[in-house]
Amino acid sequence: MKKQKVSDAVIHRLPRYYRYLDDLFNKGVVRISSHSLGDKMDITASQIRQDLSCFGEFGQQGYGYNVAELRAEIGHILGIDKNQKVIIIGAGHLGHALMQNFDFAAVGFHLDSAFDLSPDLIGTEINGVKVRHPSELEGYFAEHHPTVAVLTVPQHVAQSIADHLVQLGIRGFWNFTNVEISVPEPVFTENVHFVDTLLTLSYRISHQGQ
Amino acid sequence: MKKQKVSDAVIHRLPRYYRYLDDLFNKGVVRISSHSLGDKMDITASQIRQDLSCFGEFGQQGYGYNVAELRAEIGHILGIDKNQKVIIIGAGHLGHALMQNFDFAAVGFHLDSAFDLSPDLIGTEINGVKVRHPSELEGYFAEHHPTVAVLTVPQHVAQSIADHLVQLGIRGFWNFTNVEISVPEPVFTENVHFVDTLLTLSYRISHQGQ
DNA sequence: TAGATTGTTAATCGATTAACAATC
DNA sequence: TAGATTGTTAATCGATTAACAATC
Repeated sequence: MKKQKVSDAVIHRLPRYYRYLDDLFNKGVVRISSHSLGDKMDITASQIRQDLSCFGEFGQQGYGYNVAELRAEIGHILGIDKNQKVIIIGAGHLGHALMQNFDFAAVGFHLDSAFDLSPDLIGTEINGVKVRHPSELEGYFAEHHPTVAVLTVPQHVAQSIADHLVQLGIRGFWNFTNVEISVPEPVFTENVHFVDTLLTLSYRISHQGQ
Repeated sequence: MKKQKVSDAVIHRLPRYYRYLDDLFNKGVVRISSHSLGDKMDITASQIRQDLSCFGEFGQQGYGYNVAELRAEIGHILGIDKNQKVIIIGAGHLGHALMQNFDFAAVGFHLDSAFDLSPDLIGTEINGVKVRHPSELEGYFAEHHPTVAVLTVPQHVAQSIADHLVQLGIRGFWNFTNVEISVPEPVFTENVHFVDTLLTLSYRISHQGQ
């Protein structure tokens, strides 16, 4: 096992490995070689072995990888078994949709509270998740210590809310607003920029065959 | 202007350039140099100039770039002025949220119809967008020729619906399901894999300081 | 004119792929 | 045992950065 900084390229491939291994696992597949996994994922076997070697030795010569084992290992690397606590900031349409559809538990996150200013929502439960007024944030942090905040607020308030959450001790933002928020050093941000992906698609369609 | 294949890395940066230039434009900034734009975006001036050189010469020595002009050029490269037609397949929570919140017009897309199986939704309008039964798809394509389909359906039906839309002549998928759909050659897919970004965040938090 | 900044070529750096000895 | 497949080292390829002549 090589011990050096894991590149962003590798990190961004990990969830995809997990997704494919989880699928194989659910289908009851027991073992897989780097070549056949590569064929499925449309990447080289070399890349898979090189990527995995950043984290350890999970295979066996002449056999390949045990699907259940490798799935668990990558899940562990991704922190799926850490049972992090997550809160949703902004229970509008998008926040609402995530509460209704997104399976936080499947990726090891526990969601039990959302925060919103709307009097109509405060005190209600959406799919088992209680909606609270932001003034309760401080008390909530003191008691539950959430590590990740889902930012589904209007973009003009994104930065100031982020600042507040950083102060309360949040460690990561899952940012759905269309602006990039700036956070101090030990805090991470992962952006879901809808516009960017749609524009990439627009580019590809517009330049078809070029 | 170099004439060669534009790399994926460059393509994926274009929407971000557009976002920053649009912001500067709205703030009334008239000109910007590659260095100051690079400072804002946290990338090198070299990279900006190298990236832009794939598409033409948009700057002026000693001056920099005219913000309005460069914004328009990149918008054009991205196909923002093509006024593509988009349809939403699946008007559940997420499809609903997109109809209510997402400004398709701002990126040059025209949305006027969604398709869903639910009898409660068919015939209604959501934020000015009419919901139709999938049986109307064929007629709708014949009349309007939409180029992009937003896939916000349950994942187990994603592939079969995609196949159907490909057959009708769709050219791109904005895929929000958690599965990768396979499409024939001239059709493009851009995935918004929520799970992947959340897992990346989970990884970073779990490996903090390593 | 002098200073600033471009577009492009060359140098560097990093990521992907190929090759292969080790071994199940 | 023979065949298969790993983990890792070396080779290649591509992307980023640096440098600089051209010129506004």
